Amino acid sequence: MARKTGSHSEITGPRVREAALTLFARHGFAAVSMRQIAREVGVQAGALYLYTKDKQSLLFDLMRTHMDELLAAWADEPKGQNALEALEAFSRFHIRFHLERPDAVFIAYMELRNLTDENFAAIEALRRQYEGELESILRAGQEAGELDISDIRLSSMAIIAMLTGVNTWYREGGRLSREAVADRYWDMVRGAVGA
Amino acid sequence: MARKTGSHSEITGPRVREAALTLFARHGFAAVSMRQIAREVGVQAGALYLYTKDKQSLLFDLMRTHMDELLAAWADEPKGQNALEALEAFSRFHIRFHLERPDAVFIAYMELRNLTDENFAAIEALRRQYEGELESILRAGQEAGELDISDIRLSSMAIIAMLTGVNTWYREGGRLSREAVADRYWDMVRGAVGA
DNA sequence: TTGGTAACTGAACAATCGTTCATATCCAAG
DNA sequence: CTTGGATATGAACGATTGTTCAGTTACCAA
Repeated sequence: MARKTGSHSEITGPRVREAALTLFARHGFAAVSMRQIAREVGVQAGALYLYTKDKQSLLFDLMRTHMDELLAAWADEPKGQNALEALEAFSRFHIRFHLERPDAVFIAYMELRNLTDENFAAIEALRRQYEGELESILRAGQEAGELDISDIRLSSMAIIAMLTGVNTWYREGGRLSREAVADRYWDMVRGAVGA
Repeated sequence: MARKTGSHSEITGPRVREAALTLFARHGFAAVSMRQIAREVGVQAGALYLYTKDKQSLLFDLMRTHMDELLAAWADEPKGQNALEALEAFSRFHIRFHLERPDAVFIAYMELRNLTDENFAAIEALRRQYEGELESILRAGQEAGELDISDIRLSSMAIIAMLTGVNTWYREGGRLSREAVADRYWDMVRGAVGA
């Protein structure tokens, strides 16, 4: 047996990435076999290689796509009139974007060590670029006297860690809505930068 | 051939755990084989089973030991005279303790999904206990009017995520000493709780 | 109706996995 | 000097791993 009905290439490709995303997030890259992914898609393991060069490329594609989308989405986001408004925009954007794709976020943070050196460098560069966006806001706010920050790099890392941490405990349908969570985190971020 | 010289049990046991700790942190639990651990220790794979029931128990032991040490160390820590001082003590303690054992921290956060359900529940309970320590401080501070917090659980998670984040970027011999880092993070924590 | 090709199967490859076990060696105690 | 337990080897187990590939099918265009 082979192809059952119709042209499947444009359907199977995305389904492979979806299955890999879910399974990698749930069990970890190293613990998931190509056969498990294939079973999830409803296909034999060999067919996966029509859509990815190898397992490593599958992981890298997921991570690079995630980072590209992150940077593109932030670029499209309205930044407000000053540094404080930009920081609020960043905080709310970060929480919203990350809560919308918990699996991709999980993978992007947990599977860095399973990338080859070359692929790791590429993802790391994108991450630094995103961190740079926040650093720019903090620097502008400091120069304008809007914020009180003793170390920009350090504050940037602290804020990102705090905001990303939402993903570890937030559950849909829980006690607080996403907006309520974002409100409270923005309060804390503002306090942390002395504004 | 078997044992070369002397009694090794009290030496090999810890060495197995050390090797597992390092390798699990570097490559991930699922990506490390028992043979790799054995090679690091300088022993054949079969000998590992004199010191651990199986691979899963090895992981669980590392994580439970880490959590036990964390809780014991915090219990021994001076807490100050009021909630604000206790929060400062907690912040500085958390950074110090975590920076001293980056491998164990990494494993405790990354390998939860590789635990059996039973083992996961045990580790999770210890983690909740630690989070409860911080929540108690925040609640006391709120009741005493020392702190301005809108949601204790949420603030607790935010603070812990922020503090633990230090481990992702701090490098020994870098721009800032541990004390300088702790000073700045304490400033941010204090701002985040409105004090 | 035919031919070509995209999509897929199913078997096969060598390598590696966690774990067990019979065997060997060493040390301390009787 | 003998014995027994602790410590380790090294081979073996079946299962599974990522990946390749020759063959098979289903569809579309001519």
